[in-house]
Formats: sequence, C-alpha cells, structure tokens
Amino acid sequence: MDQSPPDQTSARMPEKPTIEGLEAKWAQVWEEQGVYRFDRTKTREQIYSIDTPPPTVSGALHVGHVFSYTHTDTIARYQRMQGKEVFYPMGWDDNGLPTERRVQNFFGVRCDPSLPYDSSFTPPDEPGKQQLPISRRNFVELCEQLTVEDEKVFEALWRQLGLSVDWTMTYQTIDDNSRAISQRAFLRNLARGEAYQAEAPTLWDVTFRTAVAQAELEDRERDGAYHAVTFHRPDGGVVTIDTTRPELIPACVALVAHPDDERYQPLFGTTVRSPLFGVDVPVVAHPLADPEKGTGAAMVCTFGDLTDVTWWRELDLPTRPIIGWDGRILAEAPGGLESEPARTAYARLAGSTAFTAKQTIVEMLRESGDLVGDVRPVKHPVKFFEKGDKPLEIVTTRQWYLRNGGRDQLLRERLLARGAELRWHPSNMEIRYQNWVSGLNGDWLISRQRFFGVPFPLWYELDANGEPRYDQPLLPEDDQLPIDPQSDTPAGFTEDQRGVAGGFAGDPDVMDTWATSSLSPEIAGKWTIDDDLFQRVFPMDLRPQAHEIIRTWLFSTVVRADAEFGTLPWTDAAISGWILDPDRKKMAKSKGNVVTPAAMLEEHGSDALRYWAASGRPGTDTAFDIGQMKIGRRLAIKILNASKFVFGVGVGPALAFDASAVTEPIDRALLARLADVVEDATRSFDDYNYTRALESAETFFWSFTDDYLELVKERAYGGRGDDAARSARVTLATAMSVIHRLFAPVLPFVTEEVWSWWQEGSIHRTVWPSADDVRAIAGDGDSAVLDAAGRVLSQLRKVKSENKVSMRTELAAARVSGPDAALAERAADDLRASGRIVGDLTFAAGDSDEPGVSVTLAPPDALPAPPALPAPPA
RNA sequence: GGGCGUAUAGCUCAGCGGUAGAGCUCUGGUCUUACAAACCAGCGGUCGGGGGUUCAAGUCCCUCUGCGCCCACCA
Repeated sequence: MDQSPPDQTSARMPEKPTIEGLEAKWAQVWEEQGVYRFDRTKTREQIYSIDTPPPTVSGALHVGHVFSYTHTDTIARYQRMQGKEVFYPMGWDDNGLPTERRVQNFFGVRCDPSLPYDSSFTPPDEPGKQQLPISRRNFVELCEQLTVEDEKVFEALWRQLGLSVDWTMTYQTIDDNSRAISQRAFLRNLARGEAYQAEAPTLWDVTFRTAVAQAELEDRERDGAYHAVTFHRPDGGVVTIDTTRPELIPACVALVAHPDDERYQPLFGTTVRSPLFGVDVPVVAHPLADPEKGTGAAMVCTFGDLTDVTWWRELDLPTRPIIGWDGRILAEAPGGLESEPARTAYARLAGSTAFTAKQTIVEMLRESGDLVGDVRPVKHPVKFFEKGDKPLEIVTTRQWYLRNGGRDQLLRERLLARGAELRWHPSNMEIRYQNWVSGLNGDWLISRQRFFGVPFPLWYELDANGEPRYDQPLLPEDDQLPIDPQSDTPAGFTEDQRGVAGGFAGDPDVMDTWATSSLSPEIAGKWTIDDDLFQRVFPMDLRPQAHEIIRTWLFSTVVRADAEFGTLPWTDAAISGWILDPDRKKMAKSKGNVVTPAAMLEEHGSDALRYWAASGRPGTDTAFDIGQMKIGRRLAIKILNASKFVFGVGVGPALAFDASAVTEPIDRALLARLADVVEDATRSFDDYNYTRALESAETFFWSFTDDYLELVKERAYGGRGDDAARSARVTLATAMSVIHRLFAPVLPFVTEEVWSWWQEGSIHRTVWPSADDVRAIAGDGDSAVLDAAGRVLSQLRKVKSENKVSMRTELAAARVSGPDAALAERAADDLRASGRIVGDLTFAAGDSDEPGVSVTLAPPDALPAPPALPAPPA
C-alpha cells in the first residue's frame, strides 16, 4: 500500500459536504487572516493595480453589478495567484445628482444655498409634504450621513459575493481626500491653462437648472411639427421657412440658406421682417443650411439648437435671448423688439413655458395669417440630459471648461494616440474611443450649478458695484485643500466681507461628477496624500468598466492623466458587457417583486452567481440566466463530491507531482491533457478571457469525473497492486491540486473549502498551476489514449443502457474494433474493471474504419462469480 | 445617416479553413462502494438569405435582411 505518511485529509473532510454556509465561513476567515490585505512594501513591478469602478451607492443594486465586478475579481484572483501583490481598493461614488435626489426624497429637504448653516439641525423623522429648505452645508451633511448607510449595504453584498477587495482601503468620491485631490488637480489644470472660464451658449437642463456636458447628452425621438411661417420682404413678397420651434420667432436674428441655393441667392444681403414682431433680420448664406430640408431657408434663433450656435458664431450674428434658466420665456423682451406691436406680441408669451408659448404663438400666427397651411407632425431627435426629462435649452452662461481636444487639433491627436496605446479587451472597443474623440465639438464643460459635489476652490473679488472680477480669481493655498468657498474665506478677507461690494464671493458651482471620477486612479492611489503609495501603484494595470461610459469615464480619466503626468492612467482596459433581461417585465408582472442580487446570492449561492457572470464573455452583452446559475451550483457541488471521493481513496498532499510514480498510460494521458488545459487557461486569463479559462477547466473536469475517475476507481483502491494504485493516486492528487487552483478565481468559496481539507493556507494565496510542472510528470503521456478509452467506456455503457440493465451488470466478453482499439488497449485493465467485463476483452486494431464495440451479454447464471471488490482504505 | 457587434440544435452559447459541438430542455434507462436537486444513454441543426475565393467555407471576401448597442447639426 501507499507508503506516504498518513495525513489528516479525511479527518478534515465533512461526512456530507455541502456548499451551504461556505460564504459566511470563508468570508470571515479571509477577513480575520487578511488574505486580501495589500502589502504596500512591494514595488511597482511586483504589484498589479486595479482602478475599480466606484459604484453609485444611491443607485439600486442590480445583477449587472454582480456581473461586471465578478469579472474583475476573477482577474484579481488570477493575478494574485500568479504572484502579483494585487492593489484592489473599492470606491463609492456618492457624488452628484443621484445622491442629491435621494437625500431630497429620503429626508424631505431641499438645498437653499442662501440659508446660513444651522449646526443644531436635525432632519424630520418623516419627510413632510413640503420640502424643508436647508443650507448647503446642512444638505451636504445629510448626503454624507445617508451614503454611509448605502455603502454598508454595498460592502456586505460584495463580501458575500467574494470580491477579493482589501476592505481597509475604501474611498468615497466625496470624502476629504477626493475633494482635495479634485481641487488640487483642477488648480493645477488652471495654472497650466488647461482649465478656463468662458461665457458662452451652454446646453442647459431647465429642470435641474444646470449646464450639462456633451458626454451627458442623449437624443430621444420626440413628436414635433413643422410650421410653415412667412417672413416679409420689403417689396411685399414673402419668404416661407419651416420651423419646429415657432415660439422662437422673437429670438430670430437671421434667415439662412445655402450659398448655392438659387432660390435665395437674390435675397442674400437683404433683410426680411419677422411676423408678429416686425423685426428686420438679414438673409445670410451658410453651407450648413440644407436645401433639401423644409423650404431650404431656416430661421436662426438664440438658440434653438447647436446649429444656431454655429451660425451665430460663424456669421457674427447678434443674440436675442428669450429663454431663461427655468425654461420660461423671459419677462423682458430682447433687444430689437422695441416697437409697440412687438412689445404687445411678446407680452402674450412672457413667463410661459416653451411648450405653452408654442401654442400661443401658433394661435397668433393664425390670426395674422402668417402660418401657411396646416402644421405637419414629424418625429425628430431632440437633445436631452441623460438624467433629465425635458428637452435641453441653450442658454448663455459663464462656465468652467477643461481642454479635452474638442477645440485643439494637437491635443486631440495626442489623446487619440493615447487610446491607441491602451490595450483594449476586447480590442474592438477601441473604435468607440476613437469615434468619440474624433467627434468632440468643444471642450469639456466641468461646472454644474448644483450643491452636492466638489466645489470650485476659488473666490472672486467684488468690485465697487458688487460685480465679481472673474479675470483674477482668488486661489487657496495648496495645504488648505479641500475648501468650500461658500464657508471658507480667502486670505486677506474676513467673513463679513462676503457678498458685499469691495469684498468677495465664492464660486457658486460644483464640479461635474466626471471631473472627480476621472481622477479615480489618483484618488485610489492617494496622489499628493501618500506619494509613497502612489508611486507603487501608478500608472495602474487595469481599468475595468462598461462600454457605455468609454466616452465619459474612460476618456476623461485619460485626459486628466495625460495633462498631469503625460502618461496613460493604466495599461489595460477590460470592457464588460451589459445584462440583457428579456424576462424582466414578465418577472415583475407575475411575481410582483424585483429579484435583488442579495436574494439571488441567497438562493443560488455566490459561486453559482459568479459562474453565471464568468460565462459572459468580455465585452459581450449577456442574458440574465437562472439556468447558468444552476449549472454553476451543480459544478460547485460536484467539486465537493469529487474531491471527497478522491481523498477517500487515500490521496493526500504528499503524493502530488511525484514524477517517478506515474507509470500507467492512461494516467499519463490524463496529465498530458491537464497540462494542455492549464496552458489554455493561463493564456486565456493573461488575455483577460476568464470565460474561456473557465470553460477549459470545466470541460476537463467533467470528463475527469465521468470517465477518468470511473476508469481508475478500482485500481486506485488497490485492486491491481500497489504500484498501479500509486500511479493512479499520484495522478489523482496532482489533478486535484491543479483543478482546485484552476477554479479558484471563479469559484473562490468551494475551492477554498476543498483546499482546506488537504492543504495548509488559503488557496487564494497559493501559486497558479504551471503547465510545465504537470507536463513534467506526464512523461510520454498521449491524451488520445484518454479520449479513446473514454469512447470505449461510453460504448460499454450504451450497451447496458440500451438493454436497460444496471451499469454494474457484468459483461461476458467485449471486442473493441476500429481506430480506437490500439489506443484503448493501453487502458485495457482499467476498461475491464470499469466496464465489469468478466470474460475476454479483445482489441482488433485496424480491421475496420468504423469505431465499434461489440459485447457479449451473458445470462446472469452463466457467469462466474464476480471478483470481490477491494475494500476502500480505512 | 455613420460606426461597432451579432445571427450555429426548442433555449443559452462554443467553434472561425479540413468529416457539425457543449450545457439546458425533451425522451428512455440506472439506487453504479463521491454525488438521485445524482448518474448513463438517446432524439434534435441544409450553421439568417444570396453571390464569390478555395481541392475544401459556420469558418475568408462581397452583398442583402433581422436584432442589439454607440455616435450624428432638433430648421
């Protein structure tokens, strides 16, 4: 029998293994032993750093989170097993509008920046019907209070899912460090001229009353209508234009047509008079005017759309603004509408929303006879803020911008080159970056007229009239950061000078949430806060993220790192797909309740959910599939049972990788196959393809249990002597050791459990298996032997299955023919044992091209007594 | 309108130049000294349509169609 010292494996193995409770058990051990704790004494080359996406904590948890975060975790675990010290922090995105809205609803308050801070303020127990106005600082305090609670829920979920995050290294996008780093980065952008202020037409959300950036836009199909409206020529003729926004007639500053459009060429340089308001406007030529659209002539307004802005800028037209920050028609008529009829007409519109104004003006046009024919309904794309529900207006405001190549060809080309330098997984995602950067039409607007966010860290002197002097902002000292210019005072001033002539005023705006998120590598790595740490982790290795925010998060992060460090922020970007849930409607309707990730984890188990997530290939949108979770659960249970069985035949850790003992061809064949699997899984993980790595391991494992284990079972028990048994046991021990580790990145709980039965220490801190090590003990192993023996075994089973007899039914004789015969013969004794062939087993190689196994079934009483089964080792 | 992706068994998907694959479902069987929420076996596809390249095409090229996503100046 086996001479290796007895081990404790069987003692540590439960009688009836189960996957229930493994999450709680191992999550606790990992935490207590600090298995995933980052060792910051390691140097940059020894470290693998991950720029984790900080989830929006006030958003709902959904299975999409589980999906993409699992992908990253499999990579983190793989790299850790490859010997890298993994820097894997977790951030919480608690900055921005979602948090603001949640706080408003949760506490029943709203921010009124004009109110003073009330240090004794406590929110009402129940949100009242009227939102309670509170100061900005009080509001921000409530935001912080609520996000802490949200973050606890997220962390608990992530721990249960088994993310190998170092939970001592969390950050928030609104915490002091993040604010200081955001403000510092901005001030450095400002000093280098990358950030600047400008008063310009801005896309404006009338609900949130804030400017929005190009990256936050989306087009939505909306019902509109063409209105044919007449403008009057001095000679009494008319020019008809088509417009979907007749309410902007008072804002009209010109009519425009294409320079080659013969219909309008005679009019260029003349003026026409607008209907209702009688304002004379020039007729001008511009190539952007499309002769095919409408009548070929268009009204240029302040501002109906971005084309209007282009025309205004390039044709040097005046402005005639009529829409205010609240989306309503301004009380005061713009310049040029001084005539009595114009004032009267304008008065009918003043104060109404754009929607109402449109109805009013259509009536007025009908009365005056300037509306030609009927309005023609049309569906057309309209620009919206992605979080808003009213169309955007364009309003001229003073805003902060950051150069991103949108107005600078050299910078744009440099950023395009950065995109090409980055390694994309999958590679085709790079085209989205290139498309976006190539299509930028302006710099990045980073200021928002909101409350909960990182404030712009500066103040303005007020002149004798109380007007801010924007050209010379007052800047804080670097060591003061973070500051809030609404409550902190600039050097040389006292608080009582705030807002008074000759005093100062803080910049009222906060930064776009992406202006902070774009610094996530700097924030996670504690740039300027802990430079020793930062130089160990930056530039990072991996940015995992979803494809729809390539234009925002990925691009803006590249912009910031390029500006500050002249480098990419990471070498690799792994882009995960989305969860498609065709059944979501059905589920909600029939069940009446939403299935949360927590419930899924509870029902199917963490490893099962991770298995489902890992089955979604990188960058590929994947169906939400309970079936995959069940398969994952079954796999986890199979790993438990197979491990228990293998250890039950006397396999212990000392046997693994004993090259001298593996003598049987089938054992060598298995190890040769396993070496190929390790090689494939390793290559796949190196290429960020966790799906292929898992598939490879899984395919091997099922054939291992279905065929190999069946074939060698009896021999491993000692049925054919000690040497043959030892060959099987060494092979089993080696295979177990490798299989456990191959599955560890995807199934961390069940692999840790089985590993603990026979090995010391966490599997997640052990070394990834080496194909060379396995191949070294496989010797001359030929995996074709395994395949051939498997097929023959399958044929033997088929005979029994077709004859509807038990698999333990004995066969009087069997004859293997065809191409498999010669190979399978090398596993003859194992085939005889697993097929329970008591008589002759013959192999007729080369007598037929048809694979075949012919079998003689004998009546039970004609058979000799079967040999007694060997007893399992005690 | 432009770009990217995708179309293989009832379902979810692998395969990407050399005799059609896996899992699930379905059908039949088996308590086989790890596993009956298990195991064994079987049924099931002219690889979206049409051209082309090649000795050979789910696999490469062209084209059409469907679906998904991203982008695009709202007259």
